[in-house]
Amino acid sequence: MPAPKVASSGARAAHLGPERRRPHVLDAALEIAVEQGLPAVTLSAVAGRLGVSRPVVYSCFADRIELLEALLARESEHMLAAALEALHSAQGDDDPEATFIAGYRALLRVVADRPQAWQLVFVASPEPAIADRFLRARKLVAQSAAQWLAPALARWWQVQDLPRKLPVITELFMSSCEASVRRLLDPKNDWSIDELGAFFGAAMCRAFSGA
Amino acid sequence: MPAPKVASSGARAAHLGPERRRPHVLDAALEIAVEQGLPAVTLSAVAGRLGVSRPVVYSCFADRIELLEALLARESEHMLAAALEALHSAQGDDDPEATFIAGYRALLRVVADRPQAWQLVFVASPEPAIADRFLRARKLVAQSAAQWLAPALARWWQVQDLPRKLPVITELFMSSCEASVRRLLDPKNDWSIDELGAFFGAAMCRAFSGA
DNA sequence: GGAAAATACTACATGACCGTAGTAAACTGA
DNA sequence: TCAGTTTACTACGGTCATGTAGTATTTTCC
Repeated sequence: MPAPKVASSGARAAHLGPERRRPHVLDAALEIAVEQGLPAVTLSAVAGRLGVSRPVVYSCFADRIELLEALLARESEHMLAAALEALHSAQGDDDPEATFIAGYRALLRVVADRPQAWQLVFVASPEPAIADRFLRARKLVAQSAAQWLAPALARWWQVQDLPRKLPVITELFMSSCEASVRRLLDPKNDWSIDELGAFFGAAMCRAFSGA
Repeated sequence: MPAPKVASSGARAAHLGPERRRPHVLDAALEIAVEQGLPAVTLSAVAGRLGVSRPVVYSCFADRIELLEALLARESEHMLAAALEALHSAQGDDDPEATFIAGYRALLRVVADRPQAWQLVFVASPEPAIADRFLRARKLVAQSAAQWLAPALARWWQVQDLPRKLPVITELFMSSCEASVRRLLDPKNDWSIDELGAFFGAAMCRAFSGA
């Protein structure tokens, strides 16, 4: 797919039609969101970046809210699938620490592959109109994490009163994931993915081992 | 100070003058920011909530950016002072776990006292114009945390290569604090401050003990 | 009580974004 | 080649927030 380059000079944009244009619109919206924040994702800005007039964008999405929802849906689905696969790849081992380390490493590799999506979803939403969508996306990730954590906690450390503790533990786990992601994406970071994964995996394994 | 109630009905607002009005403006701005997000903090909205016309707000702050900067400055200063005092109160003990637990409990008490300020600063900023101010505020808190962590890590656990690890450890620590705060402010939370403090203190103490 | 100063209000001009016509260009198939 | 369809562009009106003048009111101080 030879990136239908923007007709930045006078000429008309290619005749793609809504169906084929939609993914490009979402790409442009994501770029803007990451570079300048969600409020900057206006239809004008998206159209401008695509080298297209606003009505073209309107033919793809009814309004700004629909565009943002579609963007969030696409990115969070991709994220969730990748993260689940990452967690999955870390299963089946009987050494808790090794499993945790493998999990964090897999997570960080996924993030490194598509950092923009993570920046989008891990940033709390400013837009009231879609704030609940963001929270829902985050909740979905947390649920998958909880489903992965629960058996581990019960099996390795015989954690008591799991139903009550699980939400708190999950919150802490999610936060540690965010910390590792923030660290990885920090321009000043000089740790490799493997180093970061080893550090966070070992630390959180210890943290959970006495819960 | 008998809360100069808004003249919500026809009458004119009290003659306070810019100096005395400013704090009320910031209060209103904070409420709006917490309830509806930062983008909703427009001068119109603030003026409306105060029962005052927009030029009055302009007499207090030159423009919207100045208002937001002042708000962030006020809240983050208050936060930092309270958090430092909380950390301070947890010092002097020789038992690491007890110290960590006391620290988290003190933090959570501070948060419970003034939850709005925390919601403001712990939410990543959408506004590019003041995004760096938010990051700076967060950095300041992180620096104080690091200064508190460094001696603890060296003294209790003889952590090696501290200069390189400290940023990563601080990130993880900050995230765990955020997790505890989120948990405390979650409407579905049914843990007391002491319970949450004990859980997070013990867990993170274990996490750091092998760093 | 009355003039001067401080303060707040109404009204206006500007600019950004939104969403929707109506028009021009490009592709399609006979 | 030439209609018919699909697609994109230009242009408009509406709404909301900004920032600034000019005017009216309240307070202060003599």
